[in-house]
Amino acid sequence: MPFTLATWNVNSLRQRLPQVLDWLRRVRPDVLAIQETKLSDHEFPVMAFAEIGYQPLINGQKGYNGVALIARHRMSRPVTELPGDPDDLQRRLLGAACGPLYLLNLYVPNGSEVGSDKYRYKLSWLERLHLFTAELLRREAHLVLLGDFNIAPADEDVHDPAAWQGKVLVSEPERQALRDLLALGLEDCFRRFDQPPGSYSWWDYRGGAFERNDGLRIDLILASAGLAAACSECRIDTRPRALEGPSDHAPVVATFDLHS
DNA sequence: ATGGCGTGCTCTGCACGA
Repeated sequence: MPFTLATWNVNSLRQRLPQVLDWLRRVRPDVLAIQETKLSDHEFPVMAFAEIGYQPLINGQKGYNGVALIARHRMSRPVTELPGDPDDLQRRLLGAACGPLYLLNLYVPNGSEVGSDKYRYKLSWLERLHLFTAELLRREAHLVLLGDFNIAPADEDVHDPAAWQGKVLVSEPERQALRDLLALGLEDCFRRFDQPPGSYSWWDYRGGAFERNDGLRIDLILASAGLAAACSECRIDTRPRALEGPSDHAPVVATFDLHS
């Protein structure tokens, strides 16, 4: 029975709600992980999703960050922070069991500039994620990490690798942190399949970057080894990025053919 | 080198994003 997962950084759910609802009605994934809702929990449009058959699990924050899992199935065992997170918690993570899977929806810190305080915060956040992922892999049979990783895994995920070399989202310490995470036993579902060159999930709003396909692939779906083998498709849906008033990210969708 | 675009708050400029 196919199980479809998607991730989308919506860059304000307040601004994007009609587009997100339209997309869910068309694509009907089992779960959509969204990032950058920029909404407090009490502002979240629960009813709008319920009306189209989806139940949200939310971890919100006023103005910045904020993540949610929108699912057609019951979710359980929620997790809203990483062990060791500072007290002034940024709402960047939401885990839950959903059907046969345990999902971890991530909005990895951007990092601002290599060498900045925010960059160091990004690397320390990735270290905490690494430790927590190792723990989850020990107890969950089928684990998926999905979301806005704010790291382009390799040069093929970057429209102009020479211009981006050493910059935030591409720098070696960030890529090494991602490789270390994968080495725990996760696979980048998108790269299990032949993909068109120039496949990206984010394009700057400025300078007609989307029209020129000047983008980065920073939105990822990582599956534990046994589960990745059941992944039958993974693609980036660029259509919403072409709409009027889009998010700067496109949704990424993966389908798993699970037995039993 | 800068700003370019979009969003939300401190709200008519600023911080932040990628």
